[in-house]
Amino acid sequence: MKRASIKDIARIAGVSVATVSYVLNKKEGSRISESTKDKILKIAEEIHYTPNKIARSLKMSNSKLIGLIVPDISNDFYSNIARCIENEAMKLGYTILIGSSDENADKFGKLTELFSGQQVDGMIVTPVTGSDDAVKRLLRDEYPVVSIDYYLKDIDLPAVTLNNFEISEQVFDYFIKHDVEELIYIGYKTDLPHLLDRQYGFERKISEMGLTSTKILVEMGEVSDEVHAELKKHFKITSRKTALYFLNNKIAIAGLHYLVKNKIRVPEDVSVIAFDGIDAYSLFPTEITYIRQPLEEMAVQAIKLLDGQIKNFSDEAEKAVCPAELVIRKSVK
Amino acid sequence: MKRASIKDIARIAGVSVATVSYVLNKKEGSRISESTKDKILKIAEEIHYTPNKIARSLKMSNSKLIGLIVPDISNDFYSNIARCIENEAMKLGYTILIGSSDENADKFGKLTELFSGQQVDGMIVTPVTGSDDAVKRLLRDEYPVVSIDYYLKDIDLPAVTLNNFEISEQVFDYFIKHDVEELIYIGYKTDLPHLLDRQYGFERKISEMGLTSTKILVEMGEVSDEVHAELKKHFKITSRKTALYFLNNKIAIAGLHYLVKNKIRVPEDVSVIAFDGIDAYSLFPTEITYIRQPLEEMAVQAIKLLDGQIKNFSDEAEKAVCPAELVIRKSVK
DNA sequence: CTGAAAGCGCTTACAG
DNA sequence: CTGAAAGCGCTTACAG
Repeated sequence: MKRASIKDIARIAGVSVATVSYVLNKKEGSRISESTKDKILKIAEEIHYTPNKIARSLKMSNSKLIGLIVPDISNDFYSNIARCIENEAMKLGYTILIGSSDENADKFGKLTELFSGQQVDGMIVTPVTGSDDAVKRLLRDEYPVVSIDYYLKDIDLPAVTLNNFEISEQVFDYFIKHDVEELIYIGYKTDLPHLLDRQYGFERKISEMGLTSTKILVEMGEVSDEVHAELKKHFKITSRKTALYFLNNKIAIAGLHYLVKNKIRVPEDVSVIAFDGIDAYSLFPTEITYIRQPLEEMAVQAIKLLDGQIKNFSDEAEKAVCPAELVIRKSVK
Repeated sequence: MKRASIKDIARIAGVSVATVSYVLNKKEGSRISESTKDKILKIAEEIHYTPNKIARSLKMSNSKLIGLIVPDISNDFYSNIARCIENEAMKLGYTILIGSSDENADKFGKLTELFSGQQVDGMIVTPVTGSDDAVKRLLRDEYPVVSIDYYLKDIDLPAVTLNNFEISEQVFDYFIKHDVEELIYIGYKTDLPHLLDRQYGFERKISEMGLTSTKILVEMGEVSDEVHAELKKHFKITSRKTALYFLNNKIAIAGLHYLVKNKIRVPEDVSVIAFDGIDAYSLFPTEITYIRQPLEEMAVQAIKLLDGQIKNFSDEAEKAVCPAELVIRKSVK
């Protein structure tokens, strides 16, 4: 894999590398004669020249690379958001490096080091529990970072978040409007602020209204078995109107699987609202009422904030709060 | 974002950059005194030195970057395989660049140029229809490339594929064993060899046995509406035992959605086998019998072939055929 | 045991 | 209109 360089072109054309560089970069300022320009371009074409961006990066100290760290790229939600970020990044000439942290602070730290070693111009990250130190290191070196979806309680970072608290309140209000008498919230045992916001938005309303409610919290990871076991324990079909609220797509899939497996009818036997609109919901017998996250907008904002930081680093941590939307379908009676 | 360099360490330690480089790279050969070694390491730590891989890449002419081009990273199948590839790549010290081609030869070509410009050490690609020229360009420059899932009919490339033809034959045999009288195959209008293999494996058996069969072919892209319309046209519940075979996860989701929406029972009214085992299937009222692709194995093989090509480029296009597995559940009666 | 020097492939201010 | 030269941050063969 030997590739042509600017030097090869210069040699063949009988000009200096500087001239070649000017021509290839189409600089307006430097006036090169049309004839040499043509000659250079033709030779470049002939010997299949492609610029070495590594060399360019070294000289220019920018790589046009962006690191994206998500919990798990195989998760539908993150692969969808990755796709949106890819689209937006390409528009600005950036290429995406991807890494999955598995919610593990160690892996997260390794990934930030790997990416900063690769000289990415900036990173879009979902900072997991315990990742404060890794993020601080980045900030200390004035590394452009923006968090997305996740955010950190104790570190002020440019961030793209959802209106988690408010959307949970809306879900609650919607249930109440439908005279739900008992609520089961199914979420994670976690310290992650964005997930706690979803929980708190709900809980505050519950305590205000004095409603019966159960909170099921499972360990992050392979949630399926635990969700099934907990639902079996806490959910019975009764004459009281009961509703389930699933914290995210992973829990929703586990929960809906439990319902369909046990032939529990939605919304006849129980009402349901789930976070995230994923294709999978379409295979469930009832159209699920869900919370849509505006992925495209989140991606646009993340790239905008990051690009801003790359071009002009600032300590002021700008925030973009994107509004989720409750998409009404047929799973609440 | 000013970062410490080897030069800074050298200056502070009062040694040459060569010495610093030797220490940092822990070369056994060159014996540096313990005292300077310690000094250098301590300073590196203190000033938060991280090696600049861009500079290293330029000198070493390798980047430890691998480009991954898939049709769409937001598709469940590809995000799952991307995750497996990420895992395997990391083990060998590679980082992954990701791009989505949207089945578009132009985008595919742009991505290969982008990635080769970024000096990736090699690429794992799904070569779409019309991408022959782009792939040839890569090969001409002796660029390490391996195809995965997709493959090209007219270009001999190291490739990781599925036993597409054979697994379709197995599906057919399984249907026959269950006395299915009518078959509906739902696939794409496409030239993609790996998808045609799935189709042909099926068709050969059909012509051998002289069975009634319908072939529904939809345009690639947003398949949902077309799949629904075609199923409506070609599928009626009758006394004959009918079976559906879905070419991939996207078509399966559209098809299963149609069934659940129209309250068509599986397997009472119709039998079903779908390609790819995705989480979404668990929300369908019946456990779907599906074809499992061995993603981990495919990823392992792809990285192995690619790493081999990177270390020692060869024109012999090695192949790895990974066996799919028919996972029997309850959607065939 | 350690350093001076060349070079990877570019860009760009400066000189002519 | 064009070129010589410095330099980005590394590695490594060579010399001492």
